[in-house]
Amino acid sequence: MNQEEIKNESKKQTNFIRDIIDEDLKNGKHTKIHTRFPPEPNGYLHIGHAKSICLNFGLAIDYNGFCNLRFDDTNPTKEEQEYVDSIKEDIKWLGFDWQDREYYASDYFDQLYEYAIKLIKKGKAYVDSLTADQIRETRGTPTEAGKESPYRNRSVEENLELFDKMRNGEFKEGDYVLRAKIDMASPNLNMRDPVMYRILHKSHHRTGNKWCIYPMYDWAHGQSDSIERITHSLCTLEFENHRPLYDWFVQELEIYPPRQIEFARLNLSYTIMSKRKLLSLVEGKLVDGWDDPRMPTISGLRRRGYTPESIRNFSERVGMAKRENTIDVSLLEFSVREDLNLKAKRVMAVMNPLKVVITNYPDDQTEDLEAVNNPEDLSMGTRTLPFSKEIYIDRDDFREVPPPKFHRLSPGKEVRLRYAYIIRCDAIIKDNSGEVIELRCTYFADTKSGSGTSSKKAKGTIHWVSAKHVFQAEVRLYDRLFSVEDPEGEEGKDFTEFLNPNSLEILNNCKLEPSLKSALSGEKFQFERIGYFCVDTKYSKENSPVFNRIVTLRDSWAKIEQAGK
RNA sequence: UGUCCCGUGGUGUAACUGGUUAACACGUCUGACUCUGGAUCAGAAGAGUCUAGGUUCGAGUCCUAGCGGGACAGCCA
Repeated sequence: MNQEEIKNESKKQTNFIRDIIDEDLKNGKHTKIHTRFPPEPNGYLHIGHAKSICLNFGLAIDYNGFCNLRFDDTNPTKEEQEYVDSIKEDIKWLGFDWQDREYYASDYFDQLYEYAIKLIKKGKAYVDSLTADQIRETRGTPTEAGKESPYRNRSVEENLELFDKMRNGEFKEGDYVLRAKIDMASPNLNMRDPVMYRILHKSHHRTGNKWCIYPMYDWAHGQSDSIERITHSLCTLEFENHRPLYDWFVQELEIYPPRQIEFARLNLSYTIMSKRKLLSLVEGKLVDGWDDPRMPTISGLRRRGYTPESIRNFSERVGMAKRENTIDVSLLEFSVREDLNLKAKRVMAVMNPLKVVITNYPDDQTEDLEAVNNPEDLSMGTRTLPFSKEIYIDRDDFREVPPPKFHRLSPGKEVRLRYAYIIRCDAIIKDNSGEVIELRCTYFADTKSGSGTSSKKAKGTIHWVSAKHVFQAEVRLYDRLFSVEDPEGEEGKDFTEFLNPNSLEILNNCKLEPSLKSALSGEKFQFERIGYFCVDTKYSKENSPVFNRIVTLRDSWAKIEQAGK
């Protein structure tokens, strides 16, 4: 997928950010736009980041501008190379290309240091000797002004000297910080002399031991955007209150002013989006790593079987605005189904097998039946399906006592076997405990699919697999990770209390059609009448694929049955 | 009782920038079709735009006040 294809793929919906860009282009403020995606490499990207990635890269593509990838790596205590690698992989997989514009906030540490000196010389920054606790205590509260630090009015010379010593490693962590000198009485807490640099005797994943003072995000971010000549700095709502600070820095430094525009982050029902909480699921082994197919991470969705196209379409559909929102997961699910419906090869697979013996079918006969690979796209061709006297059907497709409107198999009733014949259930065989273990049926030879030799109709069609040609495999049925819509919403309760105990069901006795033997890692299928599945990239072995359920098919019978209860 | 932001069907986003009976998508519900109870097609229900005033010939769009929700008191980002 190249960037041009992405540009053409969807009817981009208008939104307030596009309105601003259109205006800036129209009135000549800019002739080209430049955005950036600025992740912190302290965790894996999730679907919420996907929204931001699609926004920033999508805008650049649409307006023939540029989008940088910039890692905000200002805190060496949390950041790791593993995360930068995963982030790059995920963005690429989503279909976006930052070309040679891979930047790091740490690339600007020298420049930032010079900027800091400039502010000190202007009397707009000072070295403070207060402890972290003292700084907190003197910051004030939202309703009362803070107090000025007793060290606030050190001379420029003294500040320069102390700052130099900070940089040279002459002090312990916490002894000194560099603060902007703004206004301790500002109604905006961010303007109450924010910390610009702190001492951290930590090695950085890129700069090694070169620095022992590290810039705070608020001090680094705006200037990084400025250095990169970002025209539109798009970020989430929580940075709205920080904008006056970023503008202040840029103005005092007299450097290029990017325009920051805030938008509402994505929230998804039945999902958590907090990186910290996702990390705790991983570290607590509550899930199978960052790429567990139930995780809302991009790597999890990828392993689950989601396609980049479906995620891009989803990101477009959720819209862009400033109000808080919670998108229904069903929209995400709709997006994959929509994509896979057109692309996924249909196959037959039995999840919970029930043996059926067709009593009037010749013992040793095997027929090769032709099956369409995708009725939505005939160019995907056909394949051969072996049929014989003994087959498996899904237990769900048989009821000894059929409820009303049940169109499947039950004693004395008939159903069509997909691509094969209509059969009638004559007898049931049970084991000692009374469980049905086998069905005896007769088939109607003149009802073969496509033959047109019979006018016999069956109300339902079910899938099946020939017993002696079966290919046995493990199938993992994934469901939503949480059983409540808003796992973080409940006051005083930990989100892990709402983990869905049935979010993973492993089926070891699934009977699949033989063509699946050659399924490739990551390949996606529609198991007819059941759902979309993909070959797990982690647990599959040569000739022994493990299938993940991506999403079920829409199931109107389930609704009827549900309504009847 | 500070500053900033937000308030349109169940959910999300629109509304030519002040101009018909507020549109689209998901979801829901009908019906048609069907060898996937899938897909598809046709249709329906569901908001009078948080409230109250005001400006205007005309307000979801502008103004004022109120109400409701959110963000901010890390040497995190």
